[in-house]
Amino acid sequence: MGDDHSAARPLRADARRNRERVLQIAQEALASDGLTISFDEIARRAGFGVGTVYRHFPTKEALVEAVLLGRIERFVADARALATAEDAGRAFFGWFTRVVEQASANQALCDMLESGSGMTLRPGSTLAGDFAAALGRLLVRAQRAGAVRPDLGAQDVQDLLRGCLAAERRARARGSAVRMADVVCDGMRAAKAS
Amino acid sequence: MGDDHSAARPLRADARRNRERVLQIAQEALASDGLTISFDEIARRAGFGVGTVYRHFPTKEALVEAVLLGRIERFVADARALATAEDAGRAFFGWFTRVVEQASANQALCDMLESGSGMTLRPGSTLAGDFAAALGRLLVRAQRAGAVRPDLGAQDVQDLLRGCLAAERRARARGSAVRMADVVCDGMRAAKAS
DNA sequence: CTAGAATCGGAGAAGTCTCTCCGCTTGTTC
DNA sequence: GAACAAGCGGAGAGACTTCTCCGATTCTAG
Repeated sequence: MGDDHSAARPLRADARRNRERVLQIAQEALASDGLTISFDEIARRAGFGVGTVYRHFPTKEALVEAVLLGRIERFVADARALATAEDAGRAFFGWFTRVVEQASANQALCDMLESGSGMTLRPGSTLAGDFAAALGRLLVRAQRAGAVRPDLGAQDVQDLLRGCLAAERRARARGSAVRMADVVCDGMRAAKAS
Repeated sequence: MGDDHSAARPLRADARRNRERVLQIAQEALASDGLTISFDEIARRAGFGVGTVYRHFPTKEALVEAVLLGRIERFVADARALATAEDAGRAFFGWFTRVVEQASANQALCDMLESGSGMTLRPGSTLAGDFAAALGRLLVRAQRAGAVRPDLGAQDVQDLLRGCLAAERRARARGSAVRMADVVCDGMRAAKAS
């Protein structure tokens, strides 16, 4: 997807090494500084000229995608694995909490899931859809099991997720996202007089 | 505060009119487009040159402050009025919901309370502190009354508030902030096995 | 009606940012 | 180890920002 070199022309050895290094540094830079970090700054930290980095990743978006796609894929896989768990409520809440927990350690991931910084997964990407679908399945099962308020939609849950992550972006106290997830999970539980 | 013309030199009539108009247009522009709208764009919409707008408001921040301060003040006043309400829980949840409701109609207010766009109330401003203090008082009373989980701090509640507003920024479905507030309030309520 | 001061307008300075271009360097191949 | 394609570097183009400057305009006082 982000890779436009077919198997035909294998990268030159040094180029391959450099690409790896850029990816590595970009991952660290994005995790700590979020999506607003500039392309030039990433190149500088990696010790390359901007031109070099652009050679490997045609746009900033492509670089970000290369770095973050894997992480999001893992969330989707996690959700799929839980799709047949016995305790649907436990599966749903556990997944939700885990996503918040892991995403909150990565600024750029927060930014992207939270979508506040103007940069998003390309709508064309199936991944955004996969994520929503996986979440939806988990949610519906949990609702059928009576563990989650029935008036919540998948979109609502995504918004709630975003909300938890938004707290972390402010970077105030590390871990505030996780505490928020606890409150939010409680709120999503079924029953209790309003 | 944002007003540097003392009573000594009253504004010329046309200037006063223009200032009013800028404020009016800026209010509309900020409400619909959020904090990221450019200063030039606001001037353009108001039908003035940028220089003119800068004459009235020395920085973009000053303009934003002039527009939004009043709104936030109202929240603080609302909270103060509720400080002695009989039902502390009802007061707290009502206030929380009302803030989300009203703020969610104004993009710039969401941005500012949510603090995601890099622009904040100047730390020097007493208003940020007033807001936090008023919220804190409401919270503590509600907790004493046993209506709110005791493990929540004022900062947590602010984060939760921010989270609700963050959903609205995405502008997906109008009103998602309010629905989130409902879930979140439920989560903040005391008791219920975890 | 006519100074004279207050106000206006908008080009442009200075700072971001993303991304392009092309001469120079380096790896690979025979 | 020479030839040549592949890769590198970074100046700078172009598109934004926020904010400044000062000549042209408009209001108001006498």
